[in-house]
Amino acid sequence: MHLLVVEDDHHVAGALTGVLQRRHFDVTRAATGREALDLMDDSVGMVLLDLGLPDMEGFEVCGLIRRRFDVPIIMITARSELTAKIHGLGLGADDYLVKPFDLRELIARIEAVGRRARPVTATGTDTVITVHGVRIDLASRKVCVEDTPISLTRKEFEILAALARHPGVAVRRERLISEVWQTDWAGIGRSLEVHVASIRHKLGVPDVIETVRGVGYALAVE
Amino acid sequence: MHLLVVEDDHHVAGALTGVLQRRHFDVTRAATGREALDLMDDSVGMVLLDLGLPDMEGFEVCGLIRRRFDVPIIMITARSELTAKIHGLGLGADDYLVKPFDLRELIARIEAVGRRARPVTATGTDTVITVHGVRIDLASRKVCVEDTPISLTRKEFEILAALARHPGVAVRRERLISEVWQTDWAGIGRSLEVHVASIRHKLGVPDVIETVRGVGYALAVE
DNA sequence: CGGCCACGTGACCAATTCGTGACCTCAAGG
DNA sequence: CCTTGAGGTCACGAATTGGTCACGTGGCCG
Repeated sequence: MHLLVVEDDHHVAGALTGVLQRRHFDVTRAATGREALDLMDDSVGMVLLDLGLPDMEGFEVCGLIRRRFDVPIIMITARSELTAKIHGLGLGADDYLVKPFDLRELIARIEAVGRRARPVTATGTDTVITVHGVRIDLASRKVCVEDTPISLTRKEFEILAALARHPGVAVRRERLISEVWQTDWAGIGRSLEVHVASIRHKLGVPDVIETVRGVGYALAVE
Repeated sequence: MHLLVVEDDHHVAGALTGVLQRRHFDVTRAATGREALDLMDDSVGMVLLDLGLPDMEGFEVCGLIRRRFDVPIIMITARSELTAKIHGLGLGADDYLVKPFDLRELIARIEAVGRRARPVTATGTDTVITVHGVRIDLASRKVCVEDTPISLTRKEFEILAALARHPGVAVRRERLISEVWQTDWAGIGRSLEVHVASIRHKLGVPDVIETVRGVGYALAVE
């Protein structure tokens, strides 16, 4: 499991990193919200997010990460303000801790959150997804069908990648739109369908992307 | 909002009652698990449950209440054992507090739980429920009967999912309607029954959805 | 400049999916 | 038994929703 620890206090960050590494977690540290966003990628399996960040409001970071990645987030805060906590949960944090906290509790929560998150841990560290003879490499942005490379446009790849991050899971329209177009405005005409059609056509293999009526699309699993 | 406070310590119970009543909550007190179950009825909108009860184990009470009523439960415990907390959430508690707690925090959580009562998995962390050979995957929105996939429409799936989140619990009509149709307007003609009929027919297996006369529907448990 | 490519848009179509109201069934209570 | 009301069933028209097409725009490059 790859953890991203976002914490500006070096002492705290160091302590956390130590404890977590001893627990065999793979830890990456970020000191600012900006840095956190830069370091985020599909390999990160969970985020520990300190709300007291210097450059960006913690909630903002949470929102930005959530908008782009489907990753569990545990908020850590020195503030005991209740409104903050609630806001946190409302924004999509999966759990939160108030400093000072018991490290054992942290571990327990990480494991609890991890357990109740998607069982896609198999693909959590893996950036290559293969389905129905279609190989999707999220890192190098390459797609192959039966070892013959397929060239996809940017939007096409983004859509496919968004689906590939959760194989078999129906990704709702709005979510796809927000991930690919970086906007919450859903009024994107028939653009999504057109691109999906294009992907299907290029891949040749039908049913790799299956449409879930009334919801969105899903990457087929065998 | 009608609250049921289950707490054996009279001092604590008194304090809670006072604070909550000042907040315009309607409060009923119960000192034992037995009493709590006797006092439960449909008017209760939320339960505050102390785990350190004299006659019954708190978790047991939680389970019994959950089996019969679809109501949010906030657990209160003097034990700081983490396993207990996790167990609590897994059992269907919507939140929990550790004594001693800040009363303002209690209020905040009550309001938070009430507000979010609808959307997500209240029954725990599993996204796959299996009953009578019917497998319901909430994440991928797939339903199978004996491993043969069944295609449900959106409304059908939403209804089944709403039931599946509380297996064995009778979910009342209004609640189903509010969850599936996102409205509190109950005047939905015979639409609900029609969809339920459709689900039953598609699943083939009878009695997976059992109707609870005068209340609503429930997912059968074996 | 002119062609190519990626993308957005809106019209149009076919297929589902929903909602509705009439009518039927059945269990509980008098 | 009979009444009653909640729940079940059915069929059909209306509303959604996704797929496809054709076209327009703007960037990029020879």
